[in-house]
Amino acid sequence: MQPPGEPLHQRRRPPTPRELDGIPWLAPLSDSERARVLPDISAGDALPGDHVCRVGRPVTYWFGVIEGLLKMSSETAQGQTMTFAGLPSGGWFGEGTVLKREPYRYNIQALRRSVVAGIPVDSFHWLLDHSIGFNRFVMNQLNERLAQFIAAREIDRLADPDVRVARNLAALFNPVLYPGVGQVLRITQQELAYLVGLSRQRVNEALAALQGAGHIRIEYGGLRVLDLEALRSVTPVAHTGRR
DNA sequence: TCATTAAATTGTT
DNA sequence: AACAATTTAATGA
Repeated sequence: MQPPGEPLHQRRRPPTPRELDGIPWLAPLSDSERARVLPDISAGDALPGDHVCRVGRPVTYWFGVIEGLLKMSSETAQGQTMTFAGLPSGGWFGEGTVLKREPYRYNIQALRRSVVAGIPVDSFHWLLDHSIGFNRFVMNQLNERLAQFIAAREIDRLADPDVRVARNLAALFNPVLYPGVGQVLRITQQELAYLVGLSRQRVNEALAALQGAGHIRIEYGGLRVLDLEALRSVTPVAHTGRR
């Protein structure tokens, strides 16, 4: 359950230069294109539990994470929340909905205090119409996300918790979708547990196993990836001490 | 800058 | 779910 009735932090402000550096699609733009959209970019703070988008709301912005961690989720008819993906620093999302100018199809809410940036739908479309670099970025993004969601289907069918944690982590460290993450991901074991859909205890066990295998290093309040490729290819092991 | 205290996070049962 | 141990952040001399 989320803390109820959190007011939406809709107060938006111009982004700081430091925050602009964290926006990956500004680099491939030409100088004139960048100058055109720069004034349209806004930023805002989201507190834990705050909604960045809600299902059914009209599309206003194309959003991205500057700093922090968001989760993408949806609710079943029975009111059960199911989480699809975590969105760490550098992640931009909702292209599909913005492209079609449809209402949001997912809820996006902050797992912890985060800085969220956005550009208005019209600016997004202007970039699509005028910038080849931007089109490349979006196409690349869509392609990576498709791969990610197909991989997510596999993950959900894997029962083994260690494997699920490993694959989910690998997805969060995706350098194409989340260039802001780098080698160290700031995420608590509790947050990861929400994301993967396991208890914190089980996630703690799984992380210990992954660290033992030399794939990650557990740090206070975060994780360091030592071998991303190995994380992706972790396979179920019967850790019942049988051989 | 250091010492103290509170808060957050982790490790274990 | 509860608890102890550890790490970080905040505070004030």
